[in-house]
Amino acid sequence: MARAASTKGPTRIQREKTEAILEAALEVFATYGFRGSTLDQIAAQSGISKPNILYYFDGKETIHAELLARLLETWLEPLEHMSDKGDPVEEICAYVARKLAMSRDYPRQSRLFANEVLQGAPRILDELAGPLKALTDEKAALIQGWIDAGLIKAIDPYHLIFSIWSTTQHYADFDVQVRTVLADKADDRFKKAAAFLDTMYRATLTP
Amino acid sequence: MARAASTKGPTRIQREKTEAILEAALEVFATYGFRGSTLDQIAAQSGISKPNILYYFDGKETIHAELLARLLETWLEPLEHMSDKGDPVEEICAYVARKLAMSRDYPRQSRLFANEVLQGAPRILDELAGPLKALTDEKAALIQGWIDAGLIKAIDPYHLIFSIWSTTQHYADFDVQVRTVLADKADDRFKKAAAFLDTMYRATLTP
DNA sequence: GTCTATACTGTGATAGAC
DNA sequence: GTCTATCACAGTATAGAC
Repeated sequence: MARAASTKGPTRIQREKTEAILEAALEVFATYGFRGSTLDQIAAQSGISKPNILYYFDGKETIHAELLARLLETWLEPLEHMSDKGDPVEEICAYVARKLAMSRDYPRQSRLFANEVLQGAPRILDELAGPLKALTDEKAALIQGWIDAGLIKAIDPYHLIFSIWSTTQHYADFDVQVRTVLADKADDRFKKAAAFLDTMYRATLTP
Repeated sequence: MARAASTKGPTRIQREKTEAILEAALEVFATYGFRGSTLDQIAAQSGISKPNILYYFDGKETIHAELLARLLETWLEPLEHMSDKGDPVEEICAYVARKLAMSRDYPRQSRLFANEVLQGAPRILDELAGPLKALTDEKAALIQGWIDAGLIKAIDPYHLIFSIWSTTQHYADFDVQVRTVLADKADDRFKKAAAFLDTMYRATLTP
């Protein structure tokens, strides 16, 4: 099989085709979810024939799994960067800004994740219960420490994190709605959102 | 056709079957989205045979449309209730509480809506551009009036509304994730969420 | 009026021949 | 690598039983 690399590693063609397939699959899966997506769509989107896609990947499920695996690598990164080194309010606001930037720059990844969780997370539940929960617990404890030290106001750390996830991802997942409601004022929505969220979280956190 | 009611209106059986189909369809569509759902699933979920379902509804699309129409009736109601009669901060916090209660009591409706918007809102875009935008514009103007009168802090009314939508709906749409992360602490998540959101929006709005 | 049986048609995923 | 066959299943239509 093609993906079982020889000692020389994957060829240029293998890499290019694999990436093209994953790129197209991200587009399709992010829009229609796993069950609503078809290999035909991925074939049309990528310009690679359906049998040829199956030459590189074992099947629809495998492509989806590969996308989710890559997603989670980068998905947790912004939260991981929140550290106990700097000022608490600045650390949290910087996290908000990074997360919002991800919604702006990688909206398809956000929708892929949203589709998966919305549909019950059948193919990603282990990742939520493992790495995601562990990281959230760790950062919630960090926030609780700041509260105990009187550095930020006393709020529930978990629900603070949930609110950051929801408010920032909203601009990717519900982009159609946001743009429709804002209409002609939609162009600078990410700039306006950044300003609003910064204001809100500073007001919420500053003691 | 069955749904063209006679002068006596729909029979008891017609009403019961129609409701049973819609109830099952809500469950299925909310979980898998439109394209990911099948009539077979709705048939299995409702215990009504596929041909019998098609006796009551013209097709898959018609069932979905009926659900969306019913959804939008109740979906905008909490925001409509926000009025200029009471104290601004209380009005907005009451809206947040009502919206969160809807996520708790009608999570499937929230997911149905989320699936539709996430996938580009192809069957609901007119409703977003029409009634939803009109209502949002109206309430944003109301909030702006409060700001101009110095009754609440100066924030962007639209992005305030977006944040309320996202934070409250998060508890329905991402329920699996919320419960997984909270694990054994998940039972009182709506109570804790209500307290957190009330705190956050009071801090954000109170001048 | 209500419901079932059955069949038709298109499409999707996959396997194997070339 | 491509092309074609296969097999399952989805959505729909119709005939007719109750």
